[in-house]
Amino acid sequence: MCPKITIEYEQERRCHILDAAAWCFARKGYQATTIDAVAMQAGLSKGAVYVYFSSKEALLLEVVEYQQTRIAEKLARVLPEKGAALEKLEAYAAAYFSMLGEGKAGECSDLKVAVQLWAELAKNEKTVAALQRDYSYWRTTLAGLIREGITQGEFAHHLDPDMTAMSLLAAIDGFIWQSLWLGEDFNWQAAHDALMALIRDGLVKRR
Amino acid sequence: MCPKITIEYEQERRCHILDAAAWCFARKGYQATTIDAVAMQAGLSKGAVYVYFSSKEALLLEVVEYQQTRIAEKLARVLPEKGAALEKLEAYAAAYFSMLGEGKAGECSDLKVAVQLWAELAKNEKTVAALQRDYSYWRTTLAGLIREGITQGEFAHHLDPDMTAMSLLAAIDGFIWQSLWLGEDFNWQAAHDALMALIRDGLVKRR
Amino acid sequence: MCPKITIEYEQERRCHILDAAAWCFARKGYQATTIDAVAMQAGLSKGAVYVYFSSKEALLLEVVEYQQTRIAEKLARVLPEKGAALEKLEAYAAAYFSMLGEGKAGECSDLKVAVQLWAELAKNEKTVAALQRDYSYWRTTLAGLIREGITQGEFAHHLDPDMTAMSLLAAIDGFIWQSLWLGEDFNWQAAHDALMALIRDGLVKRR
Amino acid sequence: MCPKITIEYEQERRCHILDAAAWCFARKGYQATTIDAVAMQAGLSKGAVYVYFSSKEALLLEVVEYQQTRIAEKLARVLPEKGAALEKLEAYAAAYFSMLGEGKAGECSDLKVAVQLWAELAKNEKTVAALQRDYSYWRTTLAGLIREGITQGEFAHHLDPDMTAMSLLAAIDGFIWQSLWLGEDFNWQAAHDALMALIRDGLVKRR
DNA sequence: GATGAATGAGGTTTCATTCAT
DNA sequence: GATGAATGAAACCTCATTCAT
Repeated sequence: MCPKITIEYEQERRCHILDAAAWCFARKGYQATTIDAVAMQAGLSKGAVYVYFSSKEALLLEVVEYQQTRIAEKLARVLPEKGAALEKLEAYAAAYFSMLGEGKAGECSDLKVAVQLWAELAKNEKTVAALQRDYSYWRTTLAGLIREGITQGEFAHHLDPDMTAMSLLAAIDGFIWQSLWLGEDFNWQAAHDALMALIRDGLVKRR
Repeated sequence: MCPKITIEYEQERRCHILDAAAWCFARKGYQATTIDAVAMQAGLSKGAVYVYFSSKEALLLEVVEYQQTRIAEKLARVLPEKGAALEKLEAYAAAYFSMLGEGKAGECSDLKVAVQLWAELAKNEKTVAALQRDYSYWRTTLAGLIREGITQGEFAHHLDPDMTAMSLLAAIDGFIWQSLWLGEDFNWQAAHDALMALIRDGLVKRR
Repeated sequence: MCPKITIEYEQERRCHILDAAAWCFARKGYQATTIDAVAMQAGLSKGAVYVYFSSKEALLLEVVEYQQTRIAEKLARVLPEKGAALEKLEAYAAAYFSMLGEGKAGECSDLKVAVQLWAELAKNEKTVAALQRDYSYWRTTLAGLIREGITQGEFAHHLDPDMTAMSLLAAIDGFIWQSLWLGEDFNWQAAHDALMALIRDGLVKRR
Repeated sequence: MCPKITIEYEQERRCHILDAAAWCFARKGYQATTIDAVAMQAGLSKGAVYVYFSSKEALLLEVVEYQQTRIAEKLARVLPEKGAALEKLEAYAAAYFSMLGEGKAGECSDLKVAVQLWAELAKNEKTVAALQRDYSYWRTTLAGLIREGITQGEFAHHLDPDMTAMSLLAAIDGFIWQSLWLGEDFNWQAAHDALMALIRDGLVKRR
């Protein structure tokens, strides 16, 4: 009586399409990606996409969420550590930059996918909310680390933990854009080193 | 016998349309902006836009150039100074952040317009080249300042001037995005302060 | 699971649209025919036309090919004969003129459709090539017949078979135009008779 | 009180524009020719064309009339002769074919201009009327010649003078098309010779 | 008369979405 | 569930025509 497809099967299908969509969005952007292209990339027909997603916009929303979840999971695996705040921060940064640099120069890693969609997301209430939530999560996490460092006398007490965390996130986002424009000329390792050097000790020479 | 319009009038018209286009692009993005919308914003008919610009893409290219020129002009007026490298850098940053924060919270300043177009520009060879040139200019300028500071013993000699300059530019670009998403919640003054504090002395407490 | 349409069905659809397009082109010409008009004539929506033909020009190309094929098929059925060259030529001509005259006076037979498109085709490299091939085929066929007649002592030996063939084809094309302009006043039977009389014996009275 | 431009000047202006229009129409066809192109070819502004012609269609109509007049004038100068009907006919044909072949292979002589417009003209009541009148004139003229030849016992009496005239006109029109398609490969002299040979004695060998 | 900026209707083409099979 | 033919709303762009100068 019930040839109902299992939930696992459905989930698998959805993820399959989401991967295809992410791949397309990253390469062409949201607007220039056609449902046909997503279907073809997924090896399905146009109609099949609509079985799992009600509209192109819904697909975008889920792609964003899916990417955020995957990135958070990847990082979560790396970070839980003990020790000095600076060491934790460095571990975080190392993980993050390693993720960013992992694809080949021209390739589109998960994070780059996300960036390609920002302009689109900024126009949509729902996606802006999702981005705000995501940003809020990372800001809180980083700010917590910084606050911990200040409390322990490791970091300068004049720092504003929240805005400092925002500054770090901003720098990373900016690097992602730079990597998109400069292509092969962008050196993630150098970017990582320069940012960490700056963060650790600042510009001004210590006496 | 000769109602041939003056070149000044034509330039004025072009700028008028460019302003309208920038306004639309900033709000809706390039793809979602229709020529009709630009024309309406400029108080003209669709056809009139095509008298001055040969295509939608040509309009985009000129908007980008126009914005870059205006921003560069604004900054050029502020910066030529003498004194310590840090002071110069601070002057630059102050000018830049002031420009960024000047529009009302929800408004679209020139820079925000530019950011809205990044995703589009990243897909177009010509615009990528324009962006690279622009980036190159700012990187060179900032890196020069940093190098000067190092030479004069003011900045730490272990810094890589170029990549450090890139980090600063990245942070600013990242802030612009944050301001788009967070809207009124984003505080440019706080961002400015936090970034400068971070840059000056870094995270690690000085003994 | 598989509503994939059969190839036969697709061919039928294509022909259906080609017929509609030929009908429109014949009446209005290529330029003045809108895709909407073709779609309406075919009882479809504008979009459906683009499912089968990639552009208006592609549609034109296929219409021409389709018409040429149909005409050639019609004639091929009539002509293979034995006997005197003049008889063969007369059979050809009879078949051709009968085709030309078959539609009602105001109607557009296949050939008239083709003529309507000539001015358009003359501007397009690909279609010019197609026309040249078509012309070449008929010239070769007719010239062969004439050469045969000369060899057998039936036709005058001072004739240039190729150019004489071209003259006959020219006369027929010219008649097609005349029929378009003169409408009901044009009498295909009379045209046929006059041309054959002229061809057979020329103007000059035989002694 | 009267800076009114002389009628001569106006006529000159009109002809100047008509020449420019004919040139454009011949090269691009009516539909693909823009008023701008005509104006540019005439060295005037778009608006100036509208001073002398009320619309693009009016321009077309006058171009056709202008061409017809010029062709008729050219021929009228050549033909008034005395002598045998065949000689007169040959004189006519020689003049006509010489006109047709005069431009360089790729060039557009007056007649070719006209042909380019036929498809357009066939759709317009007024122009169809003009064409019918023109055709009627030539048919009458030629038919008169043929009738004269018959009466004088020079031409075969079984010929239908009117339809025979139509056949000759048709052949010439057909040659014009052939020359458009075949370009440099078309040989007007050979066409002339072949047609005259055919007309004179027909295909069938005389004993 | 002459100019050319401005208009806006209309054409081709794309593509998200629907639905019969 | 899956398919892809069909739809039709828009989008970009062209160009005949008008009209203030």
